[in-house]
Amino acid sequence: MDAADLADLTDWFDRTARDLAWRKPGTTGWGVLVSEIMLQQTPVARVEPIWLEWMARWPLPSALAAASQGEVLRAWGKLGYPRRALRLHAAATAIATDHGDVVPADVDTLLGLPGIGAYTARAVAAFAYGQRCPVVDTNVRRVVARAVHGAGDAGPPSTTRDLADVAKLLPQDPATAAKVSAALMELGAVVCVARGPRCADCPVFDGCAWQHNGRPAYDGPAKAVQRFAGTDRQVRGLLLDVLRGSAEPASKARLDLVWSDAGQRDRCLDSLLVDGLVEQTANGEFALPGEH
DNA sequence: CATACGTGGCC
DNA sequence: TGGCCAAGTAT
Repeated sequence: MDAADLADLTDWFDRTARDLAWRKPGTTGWGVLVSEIMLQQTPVARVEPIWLEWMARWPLPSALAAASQGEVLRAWGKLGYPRRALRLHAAATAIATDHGDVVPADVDTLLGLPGIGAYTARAVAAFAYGQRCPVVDTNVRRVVARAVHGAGDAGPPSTTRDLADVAKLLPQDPATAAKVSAALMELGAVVCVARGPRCADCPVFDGCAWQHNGRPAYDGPAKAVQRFAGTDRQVRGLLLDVLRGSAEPASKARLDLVWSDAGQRDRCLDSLLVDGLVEQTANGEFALPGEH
């Protein structure tokens, strides 16, 4: 991939980029941050309606900060990984209190906020503030593995190495670099996908090292597959779903209905309490936090 | 560095 | 059906 390939890539992005809600002109840093947190491990189609609700309801960090944790968890709905919602609420509180209600533009400052890691900090810096910084998510890692390294897929992640790989690709001009970052992600999301890549539609087909190598299969270590059925994650999800769906606190007996294994059930309820996703009321019932 | 952490769609 | 995958982070 050379400079000409990247020019083809950004031309393609200008022509075909999906019309996602958070890409509309005028989206604030707050809007970008909320979208990035919601998109962590979560498909675009599920995020878009929730993001629109949140922007209408909480257009500023201070507005979200003023809501209770329970309200926020209810509005998060079934996006998954609800600790993200709690961390976003905490981040909003810090932004409102310490940063004048404006999402910081500095990567290191962003990294200090809860729920914001190596990917999200740079995504906000690039997409909200037009900075030149490498944005590395699973899509970009796959695109680089193929187009640059000629492999079938990315190996195990290494933040340092992955950031350096992408930094080498970015042009000097910040606005152009930010567009390249967005285009690399878009390419991985819609063309250079994990299964069944649509190489015939690829704007960097000619410069792709994977093509030049004869499209070898991925030969790295097997990726760890996250099991779900029967895990604590499933049980925690079932418990939380009861509380999200109830305006009133739920009794222990009510929660006991969601899972037959009492040991696992109690362990999960306890872990939810520890995580601050559930609170116990004065009379021993259970509820979302901050509502009773 | 490996693992826990939700949820749902697709083949 | 069940594995695989989806804009990761914290520990």
